[in-house]
Amino acid sequence: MNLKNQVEWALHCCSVMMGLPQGATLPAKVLAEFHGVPKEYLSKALQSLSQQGIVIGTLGPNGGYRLAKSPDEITFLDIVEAVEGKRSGFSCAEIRGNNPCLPKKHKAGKPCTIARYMWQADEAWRTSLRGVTLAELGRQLAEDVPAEVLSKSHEWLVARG
Amino acid sequence: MNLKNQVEWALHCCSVMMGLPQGATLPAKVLAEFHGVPKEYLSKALQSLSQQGIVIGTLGPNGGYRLAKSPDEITFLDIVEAVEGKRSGFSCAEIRGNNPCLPKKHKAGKPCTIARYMWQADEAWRTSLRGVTLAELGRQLAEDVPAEVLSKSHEWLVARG
DNA sequence: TTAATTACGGATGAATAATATCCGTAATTA
DNA sequence: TAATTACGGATATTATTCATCCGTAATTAA
Ligand code: SF4
Ligand code: SF4
Repeated sequence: MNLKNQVEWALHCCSVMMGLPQGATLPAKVLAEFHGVPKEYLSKALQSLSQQGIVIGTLGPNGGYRLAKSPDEITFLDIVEAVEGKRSGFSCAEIRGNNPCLPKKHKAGKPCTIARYMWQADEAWRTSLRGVTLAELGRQLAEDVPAEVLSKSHEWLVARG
Repeated sequence: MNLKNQVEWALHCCSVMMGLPQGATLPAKVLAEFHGVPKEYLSKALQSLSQQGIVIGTLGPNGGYRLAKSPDEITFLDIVEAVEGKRSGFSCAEIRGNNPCLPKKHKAGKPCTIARYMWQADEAWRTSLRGVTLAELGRQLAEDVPAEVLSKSHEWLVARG
C-alpha cells in the first residue's frame, strides 16, 4: 500500500514551477537534475500532469513545462490523482458472492457494507488532499525553508529554464 | 496504491466471528471455504490479527479463531493495520536533499512541508477507519443483508465450528 | 497412549505491479 | 537545416503481492 515515488516527484515539480516568472518554462531535464531523479521516468509523471491539465508542456528549444492554472486552483489531490489514478485504494473482490448460503437472486444488491466504510475512509483522504492548494504550500514553504535556499534554488532554475 | 486483498478477507472474517456463540471458534479452513479464498494464505491474515490481539487462535480439534474483544472495542483501523501495517501510504525519499543549492548544514531540518501534508491526509484516512467499530458494522449488516441470508450463514458456520 | 486436528511460522515459488530505460515521432526555434 | 523538446510506445529490471508447501507444537478425542 504505497503511493508511487512519482507522486513525491510531481509535487516537488509543481512546487518549483510555482516560482517561475510569467510564461517561463522548465524542461524535464532540468527538473530531473534539480531533484536528482531519472529524467525519462520523471517525464512520465510530467506527461500525466499535462494530460490532466495541471501543467502545459511546450515543444522545441526553450520549451518545457509550466503550470496551467493559478496555484490556488491546483490542489494536492489534483496532482496525486494525476499520477496515481482515481481508483480507491480498497478494491473489493466481491468475496461475499462466494458465500455458500447465498441465493442466486441476491446478486444485484447494492455495494457491500464493508466496502462502503472503506470507500468512506478513502474519501476522507481525498478530502484532506483537496483542502491543500499549491498556493498554501508556497506560503508554508516560505516559513519552513531558509530564504537563502529558496532564492538560490530560484536562480539556479531560472538560469536553466 | 492498493491495499492487500487480505484486508478485505480479514474484515469479512471478523464480521462473521462477531455472530459466534460465546467461546465458540471458527477454524481457518471453515472461514476460507465460506469466503472462497485459499486457506493457507488466509491463515497469514488471521495470524496477523492474532498477533495484534484482535482475535485469539486456539489449537487442537475444535480449535480455531474467535474475537479477543467486544465488537465495540474493535475498529476497522485495528483490522486494517494488523494486516496492512502502520506505515503511511506516502513514503518520502527525501529528494529535497538532492537540491544542488542546498548547504550541508541544512540536513537535520524538520520533516518536509510536502510530506507533512501527505501524512495529514493519511491521518484523516486512519481517523475515518478508527471511527467504525465491528459493532456498528454488525448493525449496518442487519439492515443491508436479508435476514434469511444472515441466519442461514450463521447456521452453516456454527455447524462447522 | 495414540492419532487426528489445529494454529503457527519459516521457506519458497508464481504472478503482478512499480521502477526505469530506450527509441522513434512531431513540433518548435535558432 | 540542425538542435531541442514533449510525447508515447515498447521493453527490461526490480520489488511487492499472492500463494503454496512443510515442519513444529499444542490440544483433544478415542
Ligand atoms: S462483502 Fe463488501 S468487501 Fe466483501 S466482497 Fe462484498 S463488496 Fe467486497
Ligand atoms: S521535501 Fe518532503 S516530500 Fe520532498 S523529499 Fe523532502 S521530505 Fe520528501
